[in-house]
Amino acid sequence: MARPGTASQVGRDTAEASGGTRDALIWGAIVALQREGFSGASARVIARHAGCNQALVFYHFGSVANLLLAALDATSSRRMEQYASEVDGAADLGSLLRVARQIYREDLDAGRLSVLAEMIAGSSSTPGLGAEVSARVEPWIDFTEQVVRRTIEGTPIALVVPAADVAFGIVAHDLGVELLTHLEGDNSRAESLFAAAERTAALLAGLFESPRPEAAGPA
Amino acid sequence: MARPGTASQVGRDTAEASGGTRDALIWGAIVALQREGFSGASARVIARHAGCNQALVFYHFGSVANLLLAALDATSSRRMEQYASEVDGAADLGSLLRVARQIYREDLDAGRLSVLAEMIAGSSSTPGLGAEVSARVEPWIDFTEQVVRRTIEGTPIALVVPAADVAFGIVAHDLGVELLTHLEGDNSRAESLFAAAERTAALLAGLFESPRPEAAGPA
DNA sequence: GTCTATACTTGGATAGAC
DNA sequence: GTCTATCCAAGTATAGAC
Repeated sequence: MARPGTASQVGRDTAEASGGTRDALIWGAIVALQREGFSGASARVIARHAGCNQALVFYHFGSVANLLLAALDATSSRRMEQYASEVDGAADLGSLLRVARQIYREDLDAGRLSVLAEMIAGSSSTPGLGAEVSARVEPWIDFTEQVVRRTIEGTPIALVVPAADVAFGIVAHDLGVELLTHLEGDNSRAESLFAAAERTAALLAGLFESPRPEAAGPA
Repeated sequence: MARPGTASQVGRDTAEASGGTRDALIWGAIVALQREGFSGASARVIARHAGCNQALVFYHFGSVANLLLAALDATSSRRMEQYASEVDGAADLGSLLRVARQIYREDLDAGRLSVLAEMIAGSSSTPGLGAEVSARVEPWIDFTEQVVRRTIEGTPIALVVPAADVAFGIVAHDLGVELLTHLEGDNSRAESLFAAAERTAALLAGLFESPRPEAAGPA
């Protein structure tokens, strides 16, 4: 799990000697969201994870909500471009799903999914936070829509299935999977689900053959 | 939206004269979860919605968490049997999706999805609550699995797609849709999604023809 | 920039009058 | 069973020393 803005350094719970308190607080907010959930991510808890004082949350970010949004931004920024390049290598549905599974594993390990899910779920309670979180989720839905559109274009699927709906459904699905697996403490269901999706994709690839030369192969 | 255990009576925020304080508290908890979210559903807020005193939460339920679980139970109980009978009338994938859309609308109106989503999301913060909520979600996944299994059995789909994975995916999907629509305050995406699913089902029904006489028709 | 100390608010939970 | 009153813990946020 890479520390936002600095080099990766696991097992470190104190503020950097280099004075990167701001980064340490963002890091602490991410850990707090993962381990204690949204309503457990208080200024005191975050500061303890960051190894600094509670008052610095307000000095650097003005409010806890702002810090949490900064944490959400930190997990998202530069991530979408990374996705774009990884996804570019996947021409058909089968290889796209293999990339998706790999991305899912990486994001799960890095706790990015936890952060996003907790922020979405917690937005109900803090007034005004919902709109901010929504604005940060929207680009992901749009990005997914572009990937979907590029993947199904030229196939009969594109004639019946609107890419916008599929994209919204995929993001909703991943969000729900994260919440349910966290709830049950069992990652195997998500893995099983990906495996089933890849098998199904292989079947579909045989039926809706794309005009592209490459055919989808099973995992 | 039917009041649990009593006759429906909208716009009523005071406790029943009949002494149904316990029911009023459960009702208040449901409203609080919908309107203020998990972390906003405090004993004081719930009691205000129920029109009674805050101390009665602890007299009747021992703790706020217990009351919230009771509220979750109230929205679930007798609901699955109702589902079962409604779903029984749907033989193929197309009509099943129409039933699913109808059920989704009813549950959305009644706030059942909000309650479930908030409880799942909020379980991260309160220790021990996760297991209780998980135990209450499990039956829904099992129920969905049975419906899926019954729908796809005898078709080629059953050979590649495990019903357990599909069921988990459907529940996760619905959960995510609820959270995202609540976040964006826009119900149209879910409706659009259902419409797209029904069109796709019609397409699939033409390809994987079931041994049953009835064919799926578009909505 | 970072700390201590503190004011203020809200929430969970209990005791005891009625 | 229901209320008032209260204790205690935890949270946000600010003031001011260093």
